[in-house]
Amino acid sequence: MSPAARYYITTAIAYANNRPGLHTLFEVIGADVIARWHRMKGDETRFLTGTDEHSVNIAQRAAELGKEPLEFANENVALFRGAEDALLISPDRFIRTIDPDHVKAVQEMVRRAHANGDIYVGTYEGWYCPAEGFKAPSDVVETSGVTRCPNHPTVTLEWLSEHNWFFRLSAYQERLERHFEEHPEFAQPDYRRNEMLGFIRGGLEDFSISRAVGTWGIPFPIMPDGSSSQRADGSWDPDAGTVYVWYDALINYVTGAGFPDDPAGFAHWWPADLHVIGKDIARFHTIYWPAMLWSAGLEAPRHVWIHGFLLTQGERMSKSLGNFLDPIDVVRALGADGARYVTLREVAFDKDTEVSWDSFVRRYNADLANDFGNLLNRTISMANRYFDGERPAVGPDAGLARVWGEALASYQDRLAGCLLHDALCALWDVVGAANRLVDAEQPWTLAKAMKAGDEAAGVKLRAVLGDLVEACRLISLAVAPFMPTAAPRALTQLGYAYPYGPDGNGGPALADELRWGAHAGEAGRLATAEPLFPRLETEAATPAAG
RNA sequence: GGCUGGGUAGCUCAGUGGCAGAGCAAGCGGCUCAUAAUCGCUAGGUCGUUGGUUCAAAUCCAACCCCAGCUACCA
Repeated sequence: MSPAARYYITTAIAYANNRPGLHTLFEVIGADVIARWHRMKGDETRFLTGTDEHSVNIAQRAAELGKEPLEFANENVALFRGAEDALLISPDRFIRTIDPDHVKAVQEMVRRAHANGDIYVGTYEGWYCPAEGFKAPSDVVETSGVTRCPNHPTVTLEWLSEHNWFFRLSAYQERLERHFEEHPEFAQPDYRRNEMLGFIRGGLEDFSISRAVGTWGIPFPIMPDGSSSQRADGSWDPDAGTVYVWYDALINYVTGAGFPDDPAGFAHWWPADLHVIGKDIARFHTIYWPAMLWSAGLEAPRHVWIHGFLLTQGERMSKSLGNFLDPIDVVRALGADGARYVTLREVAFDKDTEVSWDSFVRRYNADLANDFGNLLNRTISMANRYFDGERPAVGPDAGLARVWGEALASYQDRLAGCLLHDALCALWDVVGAANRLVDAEQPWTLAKAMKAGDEAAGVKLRAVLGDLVEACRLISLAVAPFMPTAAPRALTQLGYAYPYGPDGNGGPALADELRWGAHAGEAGRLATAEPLFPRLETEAATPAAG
């Protein structure tokens, strides 16, 4: 836990074929929180997220719309970036698989695998949809003995075989098994790790990494005879084909660290500390990816965290089912801070969770408007009224301070363990304790006694409100990774300068700021109380139709 | 089919041998600083089913019924 630690965190790159739903951005919000937490702690932090833009599917969809693939991808990427901006996502780089340095990184990874003897030309067989491309067995449907593509039911599928490059995953079975055993923290949560380990033990087959058809992809850099596919004029021989799926998408993580043209940067940032991904791509990240890295002489990432999905009425949220929440709607209703908080408080970060618009509004009102927002508001209002805006200092009673200490320890542990929903739960114990303290001490009663000349009541009142102000300061700061604009607004109302930048960089070490009474000796003036989280009427908060 | 996780209050979920819990929603009361907020109290469950082990089972064992995941090339 050195204060100058570096922390490199990534999300999966999103397939840029449509506008994003909240279920897609869920992991980006979570990773953003973890990144901000590390920035505020003082770690040198790099947060990478972006989009996956190659594939015949994208080219096909673009063609249907009468567009070039790049034009289509640009439009969708703009939708992703717009939604991420609305959610205050703070990537240090937004990577696209069309970025020139990514193309170079992919080709270099292929060359290294080739130099290491890990790729070879083999035969790939499968169903081929003339309108779309190769289809996986799980992506075709068989009706009365005829196999069809669900996207193009009138098109006759062909059984094709083509010569493709294969990656020798089978050569890495023992090493992968050993890696899982020696590093149980590598793939988490445990039940996901066990699934992956079971898969490895069941035997690993090689997988194809190139496609002969399709031009919307990264040129494969090697000809079947092993020579370079780059021609004298710098262009690539189309006969070499394109890089297929995982040898394109996964490599964004090393591109984003500086591979291969920035060796110093890459040495600094790699291996990544954490890949945050969904359960659907766990195998590719925890099995394919380490083997690909080892083949290139690189280290595996330190941790892969596998999260679950958002469900509505038992079904996975998805764009094809049309049962997804639009992140823009959620931000419009709850605000960016509210959308982030509610999403990560309602949805467990380690498993599937049932969600609904009503549950989001209920959670917003209960936790933010009623509990936390009202605590801030009543605290600031009373302190202003009873002490003419002078900020009271913490008192000698350690009651709330002790609650704070326990909650903070729990909060930190759960954040470190990627249990973001439980982390917030720990913090809200302090909100509850502070609200109960108000009722127990009845500051308004003390204020009347003080006005009547009771000096002891005045001292007590100052201490109680000082403790409440301090609890508000600490909770606001600690929750800042989740609610990055509410935190500075709260601190301003409490009469403190907010020392961190918009992305969480630049301030003092958070551990120092989160000590109870860290600013006890400093005078300050409270600002006028203004509700941070206006209460929502359920009817008024319905998302726009469509 | 095999393996894994789950089935507990109206809802979302904790709880791995010792008197069934939390939050939200509901009802009642208190308070008045506050965003019709807050604080307290109450109600609400055959712990999927059936057997078994045990002084004692939500918890351990067996069988069965549901739901979800994994069981290789979709981003």
